[in-house]
Amino acid sequence: MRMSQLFYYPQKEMPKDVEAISHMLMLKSCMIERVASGIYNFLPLGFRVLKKIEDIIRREMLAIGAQEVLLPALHPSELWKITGRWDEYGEELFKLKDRHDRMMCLGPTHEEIITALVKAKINSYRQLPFMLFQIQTKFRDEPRPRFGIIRSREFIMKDLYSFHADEESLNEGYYRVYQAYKNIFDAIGLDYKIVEAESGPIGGDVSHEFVIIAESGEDEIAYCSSCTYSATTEKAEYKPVIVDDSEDLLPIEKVYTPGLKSVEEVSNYLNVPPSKLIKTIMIKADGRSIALLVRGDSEVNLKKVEELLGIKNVSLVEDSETSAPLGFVGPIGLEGIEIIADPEIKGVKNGVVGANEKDYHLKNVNIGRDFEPTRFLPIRRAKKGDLCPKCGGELVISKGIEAGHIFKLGTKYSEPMGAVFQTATGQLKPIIMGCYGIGVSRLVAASIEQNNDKNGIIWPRNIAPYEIYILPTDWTNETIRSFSEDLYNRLVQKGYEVLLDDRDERAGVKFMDADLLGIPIRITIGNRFIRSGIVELKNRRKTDVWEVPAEEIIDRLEGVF
RNA sequence: CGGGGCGUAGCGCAGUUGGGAGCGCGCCUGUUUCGGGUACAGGAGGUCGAAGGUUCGAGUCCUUUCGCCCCGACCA
Repeated sequence: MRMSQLFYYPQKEMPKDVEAISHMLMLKSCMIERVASGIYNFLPLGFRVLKKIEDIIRREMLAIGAQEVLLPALHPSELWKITGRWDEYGEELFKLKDRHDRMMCLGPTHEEIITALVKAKINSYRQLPFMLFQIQTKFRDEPRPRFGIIRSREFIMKDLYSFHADEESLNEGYYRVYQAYKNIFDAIGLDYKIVEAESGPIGGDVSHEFVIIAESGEDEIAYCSSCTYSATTEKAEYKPVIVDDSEDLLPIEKVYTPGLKSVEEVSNYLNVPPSKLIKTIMIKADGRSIALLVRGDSEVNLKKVEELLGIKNVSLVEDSETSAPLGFVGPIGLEGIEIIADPEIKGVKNGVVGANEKDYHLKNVNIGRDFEPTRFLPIRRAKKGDLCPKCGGELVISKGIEAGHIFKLGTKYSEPMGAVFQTATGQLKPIIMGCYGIGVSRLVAASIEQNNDKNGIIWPRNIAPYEIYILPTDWTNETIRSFSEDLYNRLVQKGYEVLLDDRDERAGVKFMDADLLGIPIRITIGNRFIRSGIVELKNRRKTDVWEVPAEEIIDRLEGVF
């Protein structure tokens, strides 16, 4: 491709509200353009990257025996009503009417459509198992689109669905996809973690997220610095560490703390470290109230509470429903209420708690002497420096972008939709399903998040829009120009993807653009070539420059990638 | 959904007490420069988000509305 022909209009100035590096670089380098909130045009450079990522994904999907299909983006409401998700999915579902006033929606995911398809065609265990996938546009009316194409309302997703006669087959299929996903993320060259995750609105039992480590991520994950343990912070476990303050127990004291509710406020006012405060959080679950106690420097993890207590629909208690105003609730004098405490509070001596009275806290409170929790359970959110539950190593907390998510759905969709098959013994059973997604467009941005410097993008070769950037410093010079043209033709002939900067621009402009675009290899043809037939070879990722006799360039190329 | 902010040229922005629509980038023309976003000169380009109102007069004040962005939406 010749730069003079490329649809490429780099921008110097960026809106100040562009936050993610990837978003900024994609706009700057003319890869995408915003159409409306959370809606983007993919321009030639961005689209080439997208296609390369698609190709990698497609190759791996085909390799595990999945077959590619294309399902509609426009769905009739009926299917969504059968599974109940017409209402459950909520405002994120784009709903519309056709000319006959029939309700439709734009597909945010395709379980309903694919299950209906499978129901129509599959009757026997002999037809199982199999896998179908598609790469297609999804629509989700996100409450807050953000970070360019990282969280947009219309995006490209690869979704794969697997269909099985029994659990064993599902497990086998799940494992195969898991491996294929590893291949994909490796091929794209990403730093990622695989974590056990919540299954969310898609549902099902087991699920793993493929999370790309990046500052602009919206997920928080915890992983061990010495073993392979990793999980979302909601799921992450930790070894509680009981640090005994080993102080003499002091008599309890009521202190006036007007309007001071937060740990920070109380801790500053009383000049006591947050770790000496015991937070009391009131929750409701299945109609009963429960008090949760954690150290002031920790946060309660409600998902953990649900899991450990085996209850659902846990919610925080509203101000009006408690005996004491929120912010002043404490464990002492809570009659008839179950108290669940994190084991780490056992070590707190002479702690501070709410007094169950507006504007008062209690000092020098001691567990065992002044109150006794009903049970001790590790109910707080994992945090930096926690000990790994598997090996005792230190946990690291990182932000990340969810780029892949795989689920064992079981019969969540096949059962309500009646997608059944006949077993060898003649029984009818719902088909067991798995579903597996990758945010394809999101991966473009995620890769940039991990591969950039102050001058621009640094593409891994596998997904770079072009592999080689030929930079003639002076296009009006006949010697430089004819050599560049010739080199360009030879490289293209050999199958390389090449950008030839044939613009009549100053060298500086071309160097800036070459760096911004992040093409892996740059070949500079300038004064050195005119004087002594030397051209420069440079890898975008490295600072070294190889000076190579012009006739050797092609042979030397592969060594520089 | 709650809170805050912003809509003025393709992009980024300024516009004071109500009276002339401006600056930078980009774009066009010319000269100049030529290995890290050259310099200079000239030029094209805007129903000031929209509707209504106040006023002799509105980018500016009032009302309504649309769009966009940020923060929060579990930790007392």
